[in-house]
Amino acid sequence: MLSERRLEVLRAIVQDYVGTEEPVGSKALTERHKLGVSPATVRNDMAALEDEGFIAQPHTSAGRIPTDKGYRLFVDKLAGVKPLSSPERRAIQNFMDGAVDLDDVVARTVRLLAQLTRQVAVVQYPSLTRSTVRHVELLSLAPARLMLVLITDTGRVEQRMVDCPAPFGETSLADLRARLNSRVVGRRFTDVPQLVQDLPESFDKEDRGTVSTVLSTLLETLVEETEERLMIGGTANLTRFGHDFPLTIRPVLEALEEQVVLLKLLGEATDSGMTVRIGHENAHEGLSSTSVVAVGYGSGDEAVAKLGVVGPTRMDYPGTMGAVRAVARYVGQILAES
Amino acid sequence: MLSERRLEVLRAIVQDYVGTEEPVGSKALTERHKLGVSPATVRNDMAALEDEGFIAQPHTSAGRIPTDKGYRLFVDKLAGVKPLSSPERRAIQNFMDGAVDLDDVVARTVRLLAQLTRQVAVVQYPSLTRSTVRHVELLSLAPARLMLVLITDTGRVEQRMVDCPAPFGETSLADLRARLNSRVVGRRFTDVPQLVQDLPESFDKEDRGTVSTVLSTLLETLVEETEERLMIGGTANLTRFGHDFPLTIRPVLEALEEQVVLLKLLGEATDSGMTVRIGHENAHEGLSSTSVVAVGYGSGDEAVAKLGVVGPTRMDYPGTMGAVRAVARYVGQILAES
DNA sequence: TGCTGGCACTCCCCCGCGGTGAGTGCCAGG
DNA sequence: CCTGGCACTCACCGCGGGGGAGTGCCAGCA
Repeated sequence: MLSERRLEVLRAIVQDYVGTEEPVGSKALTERHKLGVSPATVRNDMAALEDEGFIAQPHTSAGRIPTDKGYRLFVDKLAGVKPLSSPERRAIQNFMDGAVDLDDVVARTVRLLAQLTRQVAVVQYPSLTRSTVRHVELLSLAPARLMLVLITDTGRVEQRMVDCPAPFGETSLADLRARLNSRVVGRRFTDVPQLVQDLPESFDKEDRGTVSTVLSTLLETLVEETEERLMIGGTANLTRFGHDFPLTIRPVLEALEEQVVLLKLLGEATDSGMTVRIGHENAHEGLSSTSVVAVGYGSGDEAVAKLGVVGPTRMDYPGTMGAVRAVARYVGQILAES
Repeated sequence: MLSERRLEVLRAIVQDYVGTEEPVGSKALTERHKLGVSPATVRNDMAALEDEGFIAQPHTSAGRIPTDKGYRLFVDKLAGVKPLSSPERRAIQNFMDGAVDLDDVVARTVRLLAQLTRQVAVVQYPSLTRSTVRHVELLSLAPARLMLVLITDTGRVEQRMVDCPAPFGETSLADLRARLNSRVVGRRFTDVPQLVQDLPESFDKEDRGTVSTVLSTLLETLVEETEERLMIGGTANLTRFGHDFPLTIRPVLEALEEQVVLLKLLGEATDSGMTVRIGHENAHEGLSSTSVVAVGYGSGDEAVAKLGVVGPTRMDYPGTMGAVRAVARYVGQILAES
């Protein structure tokens, strides 16, 4: 068990190291923080903390730096979430107002997050899985070619081409459009399959093939697009990483280009609370010296997607968490309005 | 005027430097290339080339490296466009086939280009300005709220919310939809404004306000979206830049996040031929040590958008140009098919 | 006139050197 | 259990000397 003071020492080490980016020694600690004890005492505490694996020294007879485990303890027990200053809050509001498009909202969110945290920002587009259908549109492009357009309540639009097995008349098209919409508008995506299951039966024989094709395309769209799109930004902030550049930055850039990896990263935050993954806690190898702070956001009480930032394990956790949380709230608000 | 052999020397210098990334000296040159003259002669030639500003030495008594002007001459006069090997061609085909979506096509193109050139790839979405309207759809979301969906012949979809000044009935809506489409489908965006100019007049008084609002939203969409979207990839390749990292890579990453900058970069290639901007020829300061190879692509004979790569001035120009050109052709082909 | 070999010179790069200082572990005393 | 003192470790820095690649120039030769 760690005494109160030792936790205090750990907190001081984390704070100093995050600020200076240099291993912190016992003497410097007692000077910068009022711990009320001598360097020698701090040294003993440090030895204990090192035994427990919370801190480490890069080289013998150098200062200490926090380990992943140390950061974890810091985040869990020692650090709060630092609320944003009111100028910052105002900046968010100014920046997000004036967004028109869904694309625009996401783009602005990314820029904002990157700017506030000075790290790499990742924003997932509002999910289709949990959203509902606002409208399904069918357009005839050629006698046997349709376009299917799906509009979600989050403002997202997906389109697909449909090649019909047989020509499909305008009246049949209007019919299908109407029946389809009356069944699925306002419903959740997950409910759609059973809602349209019996639809082909109510059509003329020659049209059934086309109706089935359209439906299966629709269902495909729902499933496929569960692989969400996302947007990233602020990669230039990676240059603040450390001095041993190429080795650190390369795998991170690579990971950032793998949508799958990023989605997994955000996805691990299953609950609606904030998730912090530190260093090796990230499954992906290239991100073993980075931390991910993610949180869900949504238009209602329910999260429809995630957003977060990726930065060095040595980051200002309270500040970052505050910014991430604040931005998520604002985006949710904006989505609810539209 | 430069003699034939001096040009040959320049070519050799460029090729060696691109390969080794190290200043190249007279002796090494004569060993690696069969110039048929002695190092001393090459030295004289080098001195001449340096006087003319084609090459420079980083430090006194070091080898020479090409200047921007040297690369320019190399690209203009000395280098051809290296065609891809047939395995590479096959790889392109394999990679691009199976793209369904327009998004998918663009995404695959980016990955492909980045992989082939081992540089940063930039692909602009097919332009709206030169495309034609495939369909305009109007959906009623609420009594006084519409959604406008614009579908282009390149498969792009844009949607906008429209708040109506007055409720708008379903019959009026169908009417407007029909008339709008009969006028604009198949027409170029630039022609749309005059084609719909007199449309409000033919509607009942109470509907005119709404019709006007819808039309102005449509026109806005056409104009606004002339600011094209684009996609980038392969940023991890930036790590191969040089050893003096942070200074070089940071401004590049920053520039890459500025859509405006990138669009300008690609946009400078006004003609349909390939454009190569070398080093300081790029207006943007942060890109003064990078070169941009860009080319237009399109579904028909006309270019509808641009794509290209951004890499160090020290790049394999013939190979890069070959890859860029080949990819552009394939993408054009694929767009034409859909 | 233009090419060549030779020669002296210039610097960058690498490596090994010792001094400095921050930091540590340990110990004895309060 | 905390503290001051002490010896030790080791990364960092600046210095200096070889080694080597490359250059410029010059005199000789076709």
